[in-house]
Amino acid sequence: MGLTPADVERLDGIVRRNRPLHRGDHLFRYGENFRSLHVVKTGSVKSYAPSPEGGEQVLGFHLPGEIIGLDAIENDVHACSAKVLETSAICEVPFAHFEELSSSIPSLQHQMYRLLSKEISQDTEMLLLLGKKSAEERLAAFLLSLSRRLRKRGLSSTDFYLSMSRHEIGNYLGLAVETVSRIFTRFQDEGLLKVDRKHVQLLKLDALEAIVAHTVADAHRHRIP
Amino acid sequence: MGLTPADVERLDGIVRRNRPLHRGDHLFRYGENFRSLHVVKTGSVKSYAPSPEGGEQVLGFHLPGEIIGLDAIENDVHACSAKVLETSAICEVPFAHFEELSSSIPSLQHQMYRLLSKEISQDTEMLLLLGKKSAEERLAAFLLSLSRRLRKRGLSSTDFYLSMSRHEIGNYLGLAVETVSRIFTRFQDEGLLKVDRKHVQLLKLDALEAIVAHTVADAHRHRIP
DNA sequence: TCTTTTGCTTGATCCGCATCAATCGAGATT
DNA sequence: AATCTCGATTGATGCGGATCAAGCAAAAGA
Repeated sequence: MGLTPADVERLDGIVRRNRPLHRGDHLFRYGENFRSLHVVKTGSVKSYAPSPEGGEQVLGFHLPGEIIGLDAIENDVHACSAKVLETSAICEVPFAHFEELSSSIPSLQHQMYRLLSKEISQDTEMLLLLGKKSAEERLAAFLLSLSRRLRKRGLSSTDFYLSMSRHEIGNYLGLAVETVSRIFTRFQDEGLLKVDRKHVQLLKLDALEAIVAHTVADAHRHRIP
Repeated sequence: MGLTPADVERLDGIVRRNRPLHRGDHLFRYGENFRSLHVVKTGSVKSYAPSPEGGEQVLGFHLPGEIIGLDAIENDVHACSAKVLETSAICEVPFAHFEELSSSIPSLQHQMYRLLSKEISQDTEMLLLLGKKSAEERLAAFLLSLSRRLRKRGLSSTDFYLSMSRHEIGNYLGLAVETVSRIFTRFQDEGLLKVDRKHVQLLKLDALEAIVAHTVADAHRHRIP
């Protein structure tokens, strides 16, 4: 990514490789001081914001290669909690060290700006999803998002296990558990995918893409008289 | 913000102050190359992503002091368009220059990281809004957001003009125009605010806050038997 | 001044999804 | 193997907000 081998080595020098975490372990909790960014090496992580009354809002799922904690830089305090969904290897990047390093390596700074910008773009896309899309469109988009992110990491993009529960998916997508379940079966009945418990096989990626692309404008489109 | 007067001067040196823009003028359009960040000095701007079929998704409204274009850093291409809603003064910060500068001024880099992080936090908050909140909660949150942002700039937080149409508000909040209109009248009937065309007066900020705070957990709360 | 246009409001109806309720099935516990 | 527990599924019902359809008032144009 435009870094010299020497730069990579310096970056590598500040990364802390902790022992693997297990299902339910927390990387950090809401309100704790922010010290490090976390990078998923293997496994998966869920981030969520506890609401005062005990409920929680799932903010995202993090797969290998993805970074957690970018929203905490602002106040040096975590605005959400993060817990691992399955046995996972997570690296830690002390942010103060990273900041020093990025000052002296312009291309590292550039990559960090891009990374933060990308996070913003993705959130924006998600806004679109939640603001205007139907339940079917949301679930299709969710599955395709997982698919793409797994593919980027060299994992199967059509055959994978969901490490999160239906409840968590529903919470994330702003849908009731029952709706998530119903749509899984509907998609299966239509031959778009196969699902058995947490195991999912996407059969017709293009059909799922078509469902997502079905914008509001489509729905409003009238036949010319 | 931790910058020395000399630093501020250097930053000031790269800022371009263009002549004022008028309602409907574009800062940039979807697909154009990204060169500069834009800062609203006075007036207001709407950013939106055109959907292929001609519809559009409003992504945000930008008030004085706010920065536009952070999502374009990633690919050097604008992922959305931005047009001014009323006569506005907009400054331009060439990003390449800014990046150089932030390399040599650590506290500027730090501020930039914080700024990007803040944008992420805000988007996250918005996700929560669109994912789980009712129409009333959305409009209340929208009005309070405007209120807070205006106050931060020393403008009236309870008496202001909406530079965007009901249609644009609805699009932004994922609501139909009719719903936006109905809720404005409902809020007025309940004495929470006064609204006349684009002129809004917030009368009971605390009551509006209470509406927003009404989380899912509240709605689900059961009496102990 | 009288139209035309555009944005907003109000009313009536409909539909998607939440909610409520029950059942089922896979692991875990004994 | 029997029971327990918890997540997932399926069905029935109801509500919030979208959609359809007028009406209205303020700018804009003639």
